[in-house]
Amino acid sequence: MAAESRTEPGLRDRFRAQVRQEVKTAALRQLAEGGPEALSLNAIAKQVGMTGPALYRYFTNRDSLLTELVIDAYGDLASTLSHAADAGTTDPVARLTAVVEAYRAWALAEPHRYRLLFRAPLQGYDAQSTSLVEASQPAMKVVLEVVGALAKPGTAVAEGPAAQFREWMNHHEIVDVPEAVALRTTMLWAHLHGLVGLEIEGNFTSMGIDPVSLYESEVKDFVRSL
Amino acid sequence: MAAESRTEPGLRDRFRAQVRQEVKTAALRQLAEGGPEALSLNAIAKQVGMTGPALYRYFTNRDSLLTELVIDAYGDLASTLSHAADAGTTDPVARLTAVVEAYRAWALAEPHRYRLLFRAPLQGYDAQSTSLVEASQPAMKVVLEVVGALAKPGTAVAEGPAAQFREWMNHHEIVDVPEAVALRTTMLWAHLHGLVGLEIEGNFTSMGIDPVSLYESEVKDFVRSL
DNA sequence: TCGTGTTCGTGATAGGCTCTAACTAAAGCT
DNA sequence: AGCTTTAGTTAGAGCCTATCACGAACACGA
Repeated sequence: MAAESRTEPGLRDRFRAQVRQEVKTAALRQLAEGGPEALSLNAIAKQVGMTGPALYRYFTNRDSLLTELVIDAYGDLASTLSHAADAGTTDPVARLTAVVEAYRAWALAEPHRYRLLFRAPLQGYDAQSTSLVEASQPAMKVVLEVVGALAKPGTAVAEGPAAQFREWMNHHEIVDVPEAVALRTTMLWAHLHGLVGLEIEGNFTSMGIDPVSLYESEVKDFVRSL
Repeated sequence: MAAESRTEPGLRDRFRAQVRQEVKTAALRQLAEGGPEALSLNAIAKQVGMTGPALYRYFTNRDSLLTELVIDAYGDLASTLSHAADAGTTDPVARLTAVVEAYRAWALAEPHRYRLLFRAPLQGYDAQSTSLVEASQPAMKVVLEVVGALAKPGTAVAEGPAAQFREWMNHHEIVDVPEAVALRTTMLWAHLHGLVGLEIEGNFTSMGIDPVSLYESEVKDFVRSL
C-alpha cells in the first residue's frame, strides 16, 4: 500500500513528536519553578535523558521552544474557556460568568503559564510578536461568541473608526455581533487581563481585597454596559 | 565641625551615588533595546567605562540592580501621575481623566520600563515580590486621592470582608474615602493595567482598534459606577 | 607631612549558559 | 545487502554571572 504509507504519520515522526512533547512538559515543569529565565536547555535535556545539544534536533532555538510553549498555552486557555462556555446552562449571563471564572481559574492554576502569555518570551521581535498576537485570538473569540448571544442582533454597520475593527472581526469569522458590543468585549478582555495580572502578582491579597467580588462586579458592569 | 562632617553626605558617597546612577541609566538604555534578558552587567560596565566585576561594588546582584530599576520606575510613575493630577483644573473628573491619560502616556513612552513593573524581574522570590508590591502603592495612592475628591464623604465603616482593606487604607493614610469607592478605584487601576498591557503588546493595533476611545469609556464608566 | 586603613577597580578564574561543528551509531528504504 | 537519513554524542567557542586576591588611589588622624 504505497498510498497509505505515504500519508501515514510514519513511525519515526511519531517518536519525534513524542520526544518534542516530553521536552515541552519538562520545560513547563522547570518553568513552574523559577520563571522563564531559569528555563535551561541543558537542564531540560538532562531531565528527558539526553545531553544539551540533542535538543537542537527538535527545536531550532531556545526562543522557539518558548514561543511554542506560549502558543500551546493560548490554545489550552482557549479550549478551557470554550469548554466552560458549553458546560453549563444556556443562559447568556451565566455562560459569560462561567467563562470569566474559567479564565481566572486557569490563570490561578498555572500562573507561570499565564505569565508566559501575558509577557511573551520577553525579547520583542516583531515577527514573533505578531504571530503570538495571532495565537491569542482564538481565546478572545470564545468570549466574543459567548457575548454574541447576549447582544441583540444589531444593525450597526462598520463606519468611521470602527471599520478596521469590523475587518478584523470578519477575518476571524465573527458575525452577528455589533461593533459596539465587540468593542465592549475587548474591554472586558482587557479588564480581566488586568485583574488577573494583579491578583497573580499578589497585589490584592497584600491590600486585603477579596478578588471574587471584583470579578462579579466586572461581569455585572459589562452586562449593564450593553 | 564634627557634627557636620558626620551628617554630611561625604564627598566619596556622592561620587558613589553618581556612579550608581550612571550604571542605572546605562542599564535602562540597554533595557530599552532587548528587554530584561538582554541586560548584561558586563556590557553595562563597559558602557560606563569599567570592567564587569567592578559593578559588584555598587550592586550586590544582577537582580538587585533590576529590582532597583523597578522601584525607581514605580517612583517615577507615581510622581508623573501626581503631577498630572495637580497640573490642570480642579474639576474632579477632569483630574481623573488627566491621571488616566498620564498613566497611559507614561507606559507608551517607556514600554520597557512599564513591562519591568508589570512583570517584575521575573524570578518570583517572595521577599522581593512583597517589597515590589509595596513600591507600587504610592502610584495607586495618587489615583485614590484624585478619586477621593470625586466621592462624597461617605459614612461607610469597615465591616465584613472590607475590614482588611480598610486596614490597608489606614496604613497608607487614605482617609475620607469610603471602602466601596476605594474598591472601585482598585478596579479602575486593574483595568488600566489591562488596557495598557494589551496596547503595549500591540494587540489593539493588530485588531484595528483605536485605544483612545477605550480609555475614554473607562473613565466614563468609572464615574458612572460611583 | 606621613603612615594607615578603607575603598575602587583590575585580571584571573570557576561554573553556567546557548549554540555550532564534527563525528558515530542506529534506523529506514530500496 | 548497501546507502541515506536521522539521533545522539563529545568538543569547544563565546557569552554570561559572580567570587577572589591583588594593586592603586584616596581620606584621614597623628
